[in-house]
Amino acid sequence: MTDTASAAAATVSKSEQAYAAVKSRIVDGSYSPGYRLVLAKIAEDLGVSVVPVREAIRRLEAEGLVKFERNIGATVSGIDPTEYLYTMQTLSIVEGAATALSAPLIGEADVARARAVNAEMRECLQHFDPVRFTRLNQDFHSVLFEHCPNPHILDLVHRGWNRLASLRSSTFRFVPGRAHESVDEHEALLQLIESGSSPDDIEKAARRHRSATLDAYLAQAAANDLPTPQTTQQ
Amino acid sequence: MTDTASAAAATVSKSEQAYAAVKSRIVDGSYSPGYRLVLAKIAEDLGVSVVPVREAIRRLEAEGLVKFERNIGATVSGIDPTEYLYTMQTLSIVEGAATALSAPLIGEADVARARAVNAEMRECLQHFDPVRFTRLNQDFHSVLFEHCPNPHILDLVHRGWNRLASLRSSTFRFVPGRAHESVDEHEALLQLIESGSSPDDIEKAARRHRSATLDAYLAQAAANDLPTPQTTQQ
DNA sequence: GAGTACGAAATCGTATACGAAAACTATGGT
DNA sequence: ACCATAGTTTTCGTATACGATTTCGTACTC
Repeated sequence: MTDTASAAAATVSKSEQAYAAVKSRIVDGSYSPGYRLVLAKIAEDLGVSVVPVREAIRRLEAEGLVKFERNIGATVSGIDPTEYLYTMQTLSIVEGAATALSAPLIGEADVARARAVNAEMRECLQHFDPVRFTRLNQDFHSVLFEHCPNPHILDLVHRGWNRLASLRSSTFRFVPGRAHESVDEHEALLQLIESGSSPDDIEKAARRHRSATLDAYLAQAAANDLPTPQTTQQ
Repeated sequence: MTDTASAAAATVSKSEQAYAAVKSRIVDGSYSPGYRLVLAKIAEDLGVSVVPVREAIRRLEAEGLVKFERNIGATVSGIDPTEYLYTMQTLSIVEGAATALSAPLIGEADVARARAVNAEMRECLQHFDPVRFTRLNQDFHSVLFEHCPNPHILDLVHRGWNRLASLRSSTFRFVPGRAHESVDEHEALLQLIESGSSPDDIEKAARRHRSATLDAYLAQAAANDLPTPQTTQQ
């Protein structure tokens, strides 16, 4: 997120470097779910000792990106259907709130930018480009919640997105129809914001936008006989 | 939270012990906001080395209980008005959601227990016992959200409460009228749950319950000329 | 007398080292 | 051929050690 990479490395602790390095590898998919994170190995790769690496990994654990078991080690955490449900449900709530809180601060330029992004997303649907679609999707939503005045909520939203990042484009692949609906809902959201709708309505719409993705996934999972967790009403 | 103290200490890592020890001291007030957490000193007190202590402190930092500055050290984080707003707003959202998700799972016994607690809270108002009042308040709300089927949301709620724990009973003291309103709202919440109201209504009520506390505090703060952060609509 | 510069003490950040636990492998028995 | 067991290897958990950075106190200068 905030990473000026090599520059100003002197003022950045090694623990911080390790954190950024491992995190980006997880989020960008270089380390995929289940990948075994061996402290000594990572330490050597990064040219630091194990202590800062360990610290970095524990931080990532706190964010849910890594699973750390005592005396066993760390692995990049995958998302099983239950976890997916928990994460999406939580994200639906905090993202809805973040969007509602942001709405009054979203200007015309922001809306225009979001529209442009959404138009590109439509193109991706034609050319079937899931990777790009997913990145644009994140861009779109960033516009919606980046002005959120409450940093705690914003942080929770970012964590949720990071958590989902390892599933990159899977929704698009698993639930083809959903992507089309999604861009339509984006447009509807923008209109709600433009028209100065109540925060409450915006929150509901933003929530439903995500819940719908979850529901589509669950339906698909049920059809494919994947284990679905106990249903919880939203 | 889950701490069987001395028993089974062998299976618990020192880092874990340190985490639990420092956390409880912060939450119970032994270490008050601003207290300087010197790694070496804590390590000696606990009879471990600095490495696990450092790890514990960083975990607490991730939860917002501790502020850690590079090359300077760790202090128990206080809550200034802005932070208080952020925390309460976030809590209002996640707690509202947690309560709504729990509601269908709350049984008669739970409601009865909550009523008993609330009755005790009324007594505390008469005898002016803020400490006890605050503890009972937590008990009351625990009944409401402890059945939340989404552990991620539940965890966020717990973090919020911990974060507020250092302000123990301050609301009661600062905004006297609020405590009376609070117990009334508790009763109203229970009735909503008993009557099987929609999750949406329960969520709204739970949210407003907390927002009202925040608003009361902000009004008080404004009257006393405390610095109030930019107002954000909820 | 106040402000600045220098030095000592305290504290942090990280490397290294070693004991402990788990995972793996090979060997022997049924 | 398969399972159990003992030994080996890997990897973690934590103690200790030391260089780096900050803070505090003191002395010196204007």
